[in-house]
Amino acid sequence: MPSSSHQAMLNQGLFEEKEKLAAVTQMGFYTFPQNLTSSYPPPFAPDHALPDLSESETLFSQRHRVLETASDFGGPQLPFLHRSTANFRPCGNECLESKKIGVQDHQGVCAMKMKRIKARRKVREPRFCFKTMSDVDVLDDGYKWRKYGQKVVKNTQHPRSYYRCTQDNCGVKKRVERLGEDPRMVITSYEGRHAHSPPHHLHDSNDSHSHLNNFF
DNA sequence: CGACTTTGACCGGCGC
DNA sequence: GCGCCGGTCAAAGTCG
Repeated sequence: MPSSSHQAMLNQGLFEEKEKLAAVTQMGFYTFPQNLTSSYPPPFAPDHALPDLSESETLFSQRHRVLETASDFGGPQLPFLHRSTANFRPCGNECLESKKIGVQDHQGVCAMKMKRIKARRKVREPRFCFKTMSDVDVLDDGYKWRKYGQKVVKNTQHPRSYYRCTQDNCGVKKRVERLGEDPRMVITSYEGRHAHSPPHHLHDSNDSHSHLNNFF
């Protein structure tokens, strides 16, 4: 949990984010790579144009300046990501010393751990990535998230954070990480589809939405 | 005291 | 088969 000073910083970041968004919408400035626009609907397109998008992604794109998008179900991908069979993986040039995990003593834990294996084995949900410019890591998309992990992945300078929707029976996850080449850029990846409505909305979200609707 | 974050440990998948 | 790596778990810590 952030301290009061940290919270103030976060609030400041949110404020700046809103300011940026306002500037973006008022100026009509928006960047979207041609290689993506040519083959994929813009991020503010109607929901039906994005067949597997959850509502959070739509809300997210309504509220934040989405610079690039990528999907894991046939759409284009971010230039700095390539697809493996299960996951997006970063492929930057930087080398980051990865933590070496020593040989662990598995005696006495195997039986217990085996129970987890089945639960962990799962079918991959469709994914969708947003690239935004923001001072804050976790951008408000209308849903409430609980952090369940953080990892420094290889070839990245910033840790990747893992979040899960706090709603019961909602298995939607998202990953947040900053771009090594440009720390101002935040990569947010959603996995799955919400089985519920957003618990809350920002009071100014309608304003932002209307701005964007006017723009598009 | 409940909700949430942090962080080390552990696992499966993949490449070699 | 082995080692690396990303993803997840869960205990401990923190906060309101």
